Amino acid sequence: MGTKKESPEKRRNQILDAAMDVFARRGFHKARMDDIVRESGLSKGAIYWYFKSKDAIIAAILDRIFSREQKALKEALAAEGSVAGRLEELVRRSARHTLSLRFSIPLMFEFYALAARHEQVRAALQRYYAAYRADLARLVQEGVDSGEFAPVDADKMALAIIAEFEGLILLWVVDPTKVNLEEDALRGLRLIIGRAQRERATNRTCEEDE
Amino acid sequence: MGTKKESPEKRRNQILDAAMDVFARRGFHKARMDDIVRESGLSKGAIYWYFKSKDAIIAAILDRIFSREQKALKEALAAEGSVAGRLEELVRRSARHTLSLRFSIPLMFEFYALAARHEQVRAALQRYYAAYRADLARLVQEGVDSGEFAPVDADKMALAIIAEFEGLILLWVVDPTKVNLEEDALRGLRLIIGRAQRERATNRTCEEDE
Amino acid sequence: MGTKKESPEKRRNQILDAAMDVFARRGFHKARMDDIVRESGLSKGAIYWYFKSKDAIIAAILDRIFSREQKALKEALAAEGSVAGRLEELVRRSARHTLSLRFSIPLMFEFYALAARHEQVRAALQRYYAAYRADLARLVQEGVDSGEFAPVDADKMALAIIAEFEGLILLWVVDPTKVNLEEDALRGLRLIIGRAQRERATNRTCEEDE
Amino acid sequence: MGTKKESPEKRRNQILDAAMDVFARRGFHKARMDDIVRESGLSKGAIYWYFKSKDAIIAAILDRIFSREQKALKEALAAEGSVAGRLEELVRRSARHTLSLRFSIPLMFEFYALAARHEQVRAALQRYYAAYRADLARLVQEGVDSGEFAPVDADKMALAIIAEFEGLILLWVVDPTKVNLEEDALRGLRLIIGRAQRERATNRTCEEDE
DNA sequence: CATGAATGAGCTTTCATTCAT
DNA sequence: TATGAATGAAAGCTCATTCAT
Repeated sequence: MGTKKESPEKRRNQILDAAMDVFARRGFHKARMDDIVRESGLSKGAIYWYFKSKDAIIAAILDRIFSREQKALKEALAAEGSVAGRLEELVRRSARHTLSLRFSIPLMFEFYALAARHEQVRAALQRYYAAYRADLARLVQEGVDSGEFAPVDADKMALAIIAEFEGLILLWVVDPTKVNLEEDALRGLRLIIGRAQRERATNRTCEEDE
Repeated sequence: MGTKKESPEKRRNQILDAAMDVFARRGFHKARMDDIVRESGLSKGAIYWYFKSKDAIIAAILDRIFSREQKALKEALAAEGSVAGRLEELVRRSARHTLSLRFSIPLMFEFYALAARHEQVRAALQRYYAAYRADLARLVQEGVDSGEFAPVDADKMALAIIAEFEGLILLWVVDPTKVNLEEDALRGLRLIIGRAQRERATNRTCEEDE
Repeated sequence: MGTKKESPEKRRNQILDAAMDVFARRGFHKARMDDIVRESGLSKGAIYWYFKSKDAIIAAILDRIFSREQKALKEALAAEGSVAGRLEELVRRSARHTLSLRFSIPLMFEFYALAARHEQVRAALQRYYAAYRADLARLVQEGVDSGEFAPVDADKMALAIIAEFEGLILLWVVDPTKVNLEEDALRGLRLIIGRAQRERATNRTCEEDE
Repeated sequence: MGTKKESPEKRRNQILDAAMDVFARRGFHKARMDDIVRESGLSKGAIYWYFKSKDAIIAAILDRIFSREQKALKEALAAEGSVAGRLEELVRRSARHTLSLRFSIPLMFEFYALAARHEQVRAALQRYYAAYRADLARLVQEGVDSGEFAPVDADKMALAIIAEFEGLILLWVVDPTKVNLEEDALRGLRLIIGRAQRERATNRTCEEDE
């Protein structure tokens, strides 16, 4: 009705776009397949042609969110400059990225809740955070090796950095007026890595401005 | 069916205990009232005598979790000793408390997800975190005033501490094998307040003013 | 709670008064026993002490309505004067009585609907209308015997008179703005008995005033 | 279950037929959707595909009854002959029509009872009777204009005729053994219009003006 | 007599999924 | 490929009735 003969990939994306919208608006459970049907402009049968169930759509969205997230992470880590600088850049980008996704963030919390009961979701989240933590640890280790950082446990430092950021997102979701995601995340990062930074970095560390 | 005429308070708790169990096991939406009926050992009618809807039960659980949490917080803050010591004690207690609640933590994430769409849940979470942050900020300020801490922005420091802890809980929920809640939370706290503590790093403190 | 130790009869009436109110407001089926409990100011148990079920209350109300109705009928028929005059008086009284019951009239229609499926209700209605018709037929026959009326079939005439009145009540329930119960009922009566009235009655028959 | 893909109109009728049966047998409130499901031979979902609620089905039945009734009325009024003859024909047809609907008549009383509390039902009934009365009044007026009737108030005469007929239906529903619908309705009609008819009683006509 | 907490069968409605076309 | 009518298992909630106190 309206749309005809599109590439399968386009159709899948059309459906996932609609689904993210609907899920963000109503939550996984309250969202009805009919909502997705309406929002997508396709038919019930078409949806079921491309995804075998509602759960399959949820899984596909999880994949989509994480692959986008990971791409952003890789880009930030691949940049030039000091380790501290690259961490700050990562935090800045992530904060902005999160802000731009504003409406699908609640979905993430649905996933965390789901993780407790849903093997596949849990596995996907575990893979994602393990990779994230490993990437960050590698970067911190680089700083230690180069002498930019004191000899800290890179993995533990990475964990602290990720936790701080994720925790801020949580608090921001609860009350966006009380958290300035980019600014507070940057400050959190500096608090965490501050003591590990060697003297020679003092001149570039203690400002709060962009 | 077994139980008759109990004190209203006992009955409410009987129901909420059952509900928390069921919700933790199946999630808010997949949990059926019949599950709660079965788990509580009461009848359908009895449940609805004490709570006018499933939502009302959810709200009551939110209250219950938070009032317990807040009680724990107040206790920890009221202790003796240095501010840093009290913060560490708070983190230790909270970590253990969280571990003991292991099975109801996923509920919290249901609440965060719910917050986006549910006015009352959002308001309750906002009140809780605002109080938590204010309490912590007061403690930090105490440290600043006593000279134990450098003159940092107590509110921002409180935010960073809470975010770190909540973030660790999130990562622990996703993969309990990768996070040692008590140990990692303690390390996170020390990283965050480390630079502000006077006895070690007085000469290089960065101000945290607006 | 409030009321204590009353005579059984008073209690029963207290309950029936409350029940008629509630039934008129919500209909038999939508009316809940709890509504009657609240309206009566008694307790659940008290209601069930005096009436063994909701149906028993309905039956009692049916009885009550009909015995009141029958009393009114007897009174009107026992009056003095010409038959036509007594019929007019009956119609006048009945119209006013109906108007005064305004809010319980819909109940009557619940009863008519119920009659089709409910043996006891049907029997009660049949008894009532049979008696009504017989009483009226006796009166008409009196008119025939006295020569006030031409020799009509008194029973058929009674049927026509009752039908006209009941039909007007129906139309008045549907739209009270379109029917003036007293006036239209009087006119209906006169139309029906008009042709049967003998010459000597012409001087008192054709006016429309009270 | 059995039937697949039928025209929407057929399906709606299939459902309404089943619903009328069930409602007549059990009354609006005692009738369960499952009864309609069973009676219709369709599935629960199919019923709700065509009607969004039980109330919607009730409303549709009201419409159906009235549109059939109105059609019958128009036909009778459109016939040839004297006004009295056409009125008699109308009564005869209506009586037979009512008899043929024997089992759905109780439904009508449910509607009258419902009218008191249900705005839409009330409005539908009001429209129906207003139209009925207007049509009948037009016919009577025709008789007055042609000189067949004395100059009576056509609207009042119409009201009396309708009331007589509806009242007889009521009494017939209560006790079918005591009312011969066709015969008694015809007699009722003649009683009411008798005095107004010119050929017999021209010399003693009473005016019916306001 | 009176109370009101407790019972549980039963109700309407929803919605993921299927499948004839 | 695509459609949307049709399916039917739940689900949340109601409420007449009971009965220990």
